[in-house]
Amino acid sequence: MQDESLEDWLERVDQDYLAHISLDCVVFGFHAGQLKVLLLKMKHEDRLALPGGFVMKTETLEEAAIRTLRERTGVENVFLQQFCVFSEVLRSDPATRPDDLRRIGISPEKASWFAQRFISVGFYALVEFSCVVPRPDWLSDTCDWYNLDERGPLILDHDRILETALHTLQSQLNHQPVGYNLLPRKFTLPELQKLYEAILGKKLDRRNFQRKIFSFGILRSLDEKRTGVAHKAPYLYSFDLRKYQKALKGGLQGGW
Amino acid sequence: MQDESLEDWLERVDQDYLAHISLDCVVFGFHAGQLKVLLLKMKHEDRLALPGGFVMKTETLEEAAIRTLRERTGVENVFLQQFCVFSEVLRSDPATRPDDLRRIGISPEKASWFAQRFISVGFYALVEFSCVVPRPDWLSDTCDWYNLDERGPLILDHDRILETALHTLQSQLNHQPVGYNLLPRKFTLPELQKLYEAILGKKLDRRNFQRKIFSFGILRSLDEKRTGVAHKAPYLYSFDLRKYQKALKGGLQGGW
DNA sequence: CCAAAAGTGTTGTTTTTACACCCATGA
DNA sequence: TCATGGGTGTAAAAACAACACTTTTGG
Repeated sequence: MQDESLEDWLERVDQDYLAHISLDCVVFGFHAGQLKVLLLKMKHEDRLALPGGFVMKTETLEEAAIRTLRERTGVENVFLQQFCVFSEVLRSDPATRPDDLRRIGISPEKASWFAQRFISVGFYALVEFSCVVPRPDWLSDTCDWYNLDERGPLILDHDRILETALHTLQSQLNHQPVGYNLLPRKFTLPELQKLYEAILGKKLDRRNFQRKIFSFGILRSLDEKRTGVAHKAPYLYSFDLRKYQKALKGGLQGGW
Repeated sequence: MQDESLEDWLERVDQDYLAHISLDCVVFGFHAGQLKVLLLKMKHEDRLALPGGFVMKTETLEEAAIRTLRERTGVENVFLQQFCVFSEVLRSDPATRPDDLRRIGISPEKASWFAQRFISVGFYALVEFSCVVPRPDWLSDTCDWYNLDERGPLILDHDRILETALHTLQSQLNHQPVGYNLLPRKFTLPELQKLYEAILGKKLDRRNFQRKIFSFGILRSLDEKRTGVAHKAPYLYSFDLRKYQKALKGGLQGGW
């Protein structure tokens, strides 16, 4: 570029520089003490995939990610955060994808569109498990929740994207409204603690956890107990969203 | 997309979905107690710009960013970190850019290439100030260091990109080898402290700072003093890179 | 009645903060 | 010699880590 004129450079820019953009979403949920992730199984493909899509000219990446999740998984109203761009030159799997598409009746030249180079922006999404009715789109066989540690292998570099999302989630636990978005409106402290333990991958001391959470002043105590469960009935809480967001501005203090 | 066949979708994907990728680099340096940023002044444009470029088909974004910095600013061997993707639909300034290009002799149709929609990946770079000999490329008039708080207005959304980079740098101070990449090999503790203060935008207590930095065990004491300065000669240190990197894995502990 | 989970406080240890004096150097 | 910045320690306060018994409930 140094010794070349701008005109010359513009001649070849479209051919040398073009890359397409895609996005992939790691949708986290929490149920029964387990951190879950929403994965698609594509027709004629054994491995699972993250829900992903493309950006239209008229929308931002964030808007595209929201639209993608609505269209491909039936999920609405998600908390979304971009976390990394994946731009390895050989991300795609030209050996498999066009074949699969041809099998479901796409012409070879159309199928080859998918084998182009895509640079993908990774998003993680936090959704309340019980609000989701997974609904696969026409490209996918199934759309289901998987335990993080019981998923099968994923296509392309989706394993890496998922791992990166999890690390990001761990590191942002004190800076994003993680509890608010993953738990139902009313929840118990042991549930909140199990969520933290699931994300961090380690056990926490019950009393220290409660003291610390209370010290943030982000919980509203509800004078209700969870009924119908075995053993002693735990109290219910909900987040005080105003205070939660104010507390997050400076980051919740201290380590886990 | 829900009610459309894959074939139909592929028909219109290139026209509705295409977006180009660019990248912009916020190059930080540190000199005379000030955090600096490297900015370009373009021909026929009063405002300043971040050095930016495009990705070739054969390289990752990180490789493209390294190449861009070498070509446009003469900077080699930088520490780079992607931090955010900027995908506002109206990032570009179609009113100004094509005009400017026409003024420097580019034909209108070529000039319009720059007015397309670009989604830009932001990188921040950390370089040792004294290693940089800014060298503007053929698109730029000047390439110089500016104090963070004394820069003029920037083109496009580059002000926002710069702000975001600074916030990211602040939040990653305990997780990236910031001191190692911004300071010369040998440095004094007061210099390191001024770097932290410049990044965080606040004063730190001298004794507490030293105790904490020492507690990380990442410094190697050099049995040398800085000579030729007024006042008492401070000791020189350098980073023990092995220990620094090991300490960064878990994040340096504690707040500033 | 018993097994299993939930509620609750205290203590010792570590970390953080705040703060003041002497020393070396170049001007 | 003096003005300026660099080196150094201590004490009080806050945060953290470790730990055990009692209560409630469904089975």
